[in-house]
Amino acid sequence: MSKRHVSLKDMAKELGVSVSTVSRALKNHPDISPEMTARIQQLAHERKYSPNPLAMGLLKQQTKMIGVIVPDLVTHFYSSVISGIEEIAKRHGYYILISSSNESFEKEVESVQNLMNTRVEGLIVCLSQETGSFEHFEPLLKNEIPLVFFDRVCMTDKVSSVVADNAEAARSITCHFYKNGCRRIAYIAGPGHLNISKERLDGYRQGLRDCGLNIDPDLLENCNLSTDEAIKATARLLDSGAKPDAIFGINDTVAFAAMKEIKQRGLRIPDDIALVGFTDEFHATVVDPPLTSITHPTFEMGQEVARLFFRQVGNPEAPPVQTILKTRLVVRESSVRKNKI
Amino acid sequence: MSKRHVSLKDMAKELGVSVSTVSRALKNHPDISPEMTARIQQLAHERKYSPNPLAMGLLKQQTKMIGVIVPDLVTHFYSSVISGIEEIAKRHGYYILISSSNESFEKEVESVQNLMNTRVEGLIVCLSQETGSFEHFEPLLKNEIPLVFFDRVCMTDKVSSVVADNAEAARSITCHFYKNGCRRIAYIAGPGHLNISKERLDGYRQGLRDCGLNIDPDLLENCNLSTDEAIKATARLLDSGAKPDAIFGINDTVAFAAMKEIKQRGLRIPDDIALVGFTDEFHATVVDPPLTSITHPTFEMGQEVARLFFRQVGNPEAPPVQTILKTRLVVRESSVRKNKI
DNA sequence: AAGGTTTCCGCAATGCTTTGCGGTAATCAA
DNA sequence: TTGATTACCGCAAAGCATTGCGGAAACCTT
Repeated sequence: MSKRHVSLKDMAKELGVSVSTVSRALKNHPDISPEMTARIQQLAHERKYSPNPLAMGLLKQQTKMIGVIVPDLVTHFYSSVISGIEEIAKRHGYYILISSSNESFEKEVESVQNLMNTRVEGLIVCLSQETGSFEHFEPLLKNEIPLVFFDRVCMTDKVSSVVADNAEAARSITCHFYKNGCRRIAYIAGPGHLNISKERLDGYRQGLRDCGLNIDPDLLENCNLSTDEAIKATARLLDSGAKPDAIFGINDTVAFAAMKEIKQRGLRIPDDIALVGFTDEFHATVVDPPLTSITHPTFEMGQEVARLFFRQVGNPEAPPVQTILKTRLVVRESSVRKNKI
Repeated sequence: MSKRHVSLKDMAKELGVSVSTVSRALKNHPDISPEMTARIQQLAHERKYSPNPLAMGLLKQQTKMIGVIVPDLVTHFYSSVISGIEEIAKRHGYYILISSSNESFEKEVESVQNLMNTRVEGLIVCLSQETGSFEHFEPLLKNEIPLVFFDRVCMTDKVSSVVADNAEAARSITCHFYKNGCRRIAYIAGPGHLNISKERLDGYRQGLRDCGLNIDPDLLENCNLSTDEAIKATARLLDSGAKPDAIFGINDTVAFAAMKEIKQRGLRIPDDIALVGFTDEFHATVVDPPLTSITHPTFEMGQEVARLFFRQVGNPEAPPVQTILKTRLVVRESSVRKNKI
């Protein structure tokens, strides 16, 4: 195993000077003669010297690494957010260590621990679907280690976060349904302890009130966010006597699942059941019919959460803030009826 | 900024013993008395001691980090492969540092350099679309730094890699078209220097020969792999006098784009133009009509490339190998004609 | 009681970089 | 010629963990 990188020591020996001289020359320290500086820089360039980050990390007590925990990697939403984080991180000379919780609370806790042991400087987290308690973040708070959340958040009084305007978006969806003649608007929600689920539920209800519709518990279904569960939830909704004429899925995965089940039963979209999703996955445009959905500025969400992270790095005592990102309802065919009532 | 982690020194001071004693006690070294060992382990447990990876890295000259370079993060194919890599890496106690080239050669070169400077132990790479020269990998080869490629590969005589059975898959697609009555089978290829493009082209031609069709250059189009370019390529194909009755897109992105353009012109799929893609993105099932495509075992590809990586870590002199992963043609509506000729 | 064994534990170097402080040589002024 | 600057450069410590080797104390043996 040959030596992969030159060290200051290597170059010092080669030039017959001390390590400190080499170090100083590389930063143009005035104590070093111009000739010596030139020689050293020349050699460093030839040898492609680059300081060992391990040594620097040890010395400066900073690793220039951010831990990122997401429920999964393959969902477009998360990978897109990660892209945004990466972009800002790179700009700051930071790298990110990604860990996926696979929507499991246990794995999330484990990831927090592992990443901290790896000496990342802080964490950017999107909670797993199962996460209902938050003690695993306490050590970070106590030690003022930078921590920020996005999308699925918690402890917003203590931790900065970035979220979408979930309530307003959900409200606008409900009203959109109403304008298209729907009167029995159902909502397939996610796990109750998730802020996104609660906020969208609130918005859904507010929308019903705004439109003068009353809130019918029969039109509310729950599921975890898997396709299978979402199909079952849709089936329950269609089998019950609730007779929905519109379904709002908490996210596009749920909406796609609902679409499958609705088609399965020979019902037409949007004429029998209008359908709207949330998050605007790319394939919303290619399904049949194209899915009306809420567009999330995912990349920007990543950028923003990274910015909040670095704000925290710069000032660990900074009070927590919450950025709420505006979303947009993108109307496609799945929710637009030709014959409005 | 409070101290985030206990060091051996901290604990040594607290117990009034030397650092080496603490270190040894933690590994149950026989030189340390059982009582002392117990006390030290107890304290370490309370304080949640975990060795500083920076120090270990310096000492052992290994960082337990793998650099991963992909064309982008948001495509399902790549994030899925990354999931597979992550799984195996975690099992080995390694972390991965992800860098996306954004399909840019320049960024790829930069990523290689940056990651190496970060002292990752090696690289797992999928070439960018633009990458046609490979000098940026030479230093790795020279220093026997572990390097493996997946999907878009190069220098297969020197570097281990994992690829799909591109030629065979493309051949089977062509034959599938033929069996469904298509006789004017077009192929929209990608950049010519990419192995996947070449191999699939070879397979396509072989398929034509196998079916007794002749090779018509008018039925071959090129594009970079963007949606826009793919739409233009499709348009050229349809505008030219080539009169294709089937289109094979080099990947699903291209196939989706083609679908858009075909529908745009009021042509029917599959009856006017049959369509097949490659890679089986999730949304192949939700488009209209559902897209026949080649299923890539993406997660397995990630696992396998990681395995090859660790093989290289264990034995830097190991001769290069190439794993060819079997794919499967998943037939859906976009290619099945009711009235076969 | 003196020499020999065990049993336990600490020193110091290694891996790499930075930086305060001390030191040497050369140059200049008186 | 001597004392004083200046200009350059090296020592060593700190950040953390590991480990070969040397050392001290306690026990036993004769």
